[in-house]
Amino acid sequence: MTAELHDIANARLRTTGQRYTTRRRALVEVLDQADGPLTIPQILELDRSLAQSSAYRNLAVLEQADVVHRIVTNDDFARYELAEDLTEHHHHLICRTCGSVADFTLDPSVEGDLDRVLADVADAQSFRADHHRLDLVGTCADCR
Amino acid sequence: MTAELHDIANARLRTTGQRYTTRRRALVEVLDQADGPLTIPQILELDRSLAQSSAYRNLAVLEQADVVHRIVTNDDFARYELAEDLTEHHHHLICRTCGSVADFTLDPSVEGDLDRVLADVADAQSFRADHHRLDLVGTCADCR
DNA sequence: GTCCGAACCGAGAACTGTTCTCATTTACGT
DNA sequence: ACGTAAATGAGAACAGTTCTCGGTTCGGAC
Repeated sequence: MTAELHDIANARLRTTGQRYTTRRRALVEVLDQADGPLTIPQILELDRSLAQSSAYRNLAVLEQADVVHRIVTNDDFARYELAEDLTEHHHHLICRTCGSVADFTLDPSVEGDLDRVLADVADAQSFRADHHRLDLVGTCADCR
Repeated sequence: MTAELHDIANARLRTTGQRYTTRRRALVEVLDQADGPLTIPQILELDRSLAQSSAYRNLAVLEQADVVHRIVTNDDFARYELAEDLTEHHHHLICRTCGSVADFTLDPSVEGDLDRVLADVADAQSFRADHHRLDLVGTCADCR
């Protein structure tokens, strides 16, 4: 399961002429173990062997290879998570107080309905839709 | 209609002990005329009389008074739009190529369904939901 | 195995969107 | 009008992110 993840990451990097190095593997590992997107400070704390500048660079490389996905909230830091096709389609609970971001999923039938409606919207506006993004903004359990 | 908008903006600023000045009114005016959230450079270009530092400050003030809403995408600049209760509930088409953001609305019945499902999710996670945010990410008509 | 070139690495400098400072101006309340 | 508190704008400061560059590591060729 995790081995497969690394195989895919490796393959995707190779196609762009880049290597799946120890540092990059470490990043993927940290993100795989998290239950929500992480900021750079969080990542660096979870794996003290990572250098900040390299983490930024490698996450950019991994993003370009479609292994990780970068999201940006109103928080100070950007956040990184594994690409959706390496995990599963999900959405985010965003806490306005502490900035934390947690994952949640929706019933597949609801997702299906949503996709259909959004496809119509995109069509009507000559917009080529790639994916949708649904966030729930409020206050997390810890901050209530 | 627009007069009412200014009245509301005025009232909301007063309650926080602040004035609805010419500059702040100008910001609201620019945002009201736009058909999507605007970046600071866009705002400054639409009204050359505005100073950058004041625009940032005043938009922050207006945001605190719930007159404008700040959104942040993967683009370099944050974007500002009027608060939803001053316009209407809507979502965003985000172009990954040029970064532009346009508004779109969903059928009320779909919105209702969505709200209901999301309320359940929030409940299950002890999350106090404030509002939801739905973006469609892809390529706009101009960039296709 | 070892050589070579290309990719990678980390520390710190540089960059850039945003916020802060402060001297000046404006505007409200009396 | 007048005094005081808030607002303004130019530029400095700040902070997250990106870039630079000398040194290191990796992978293929022989």
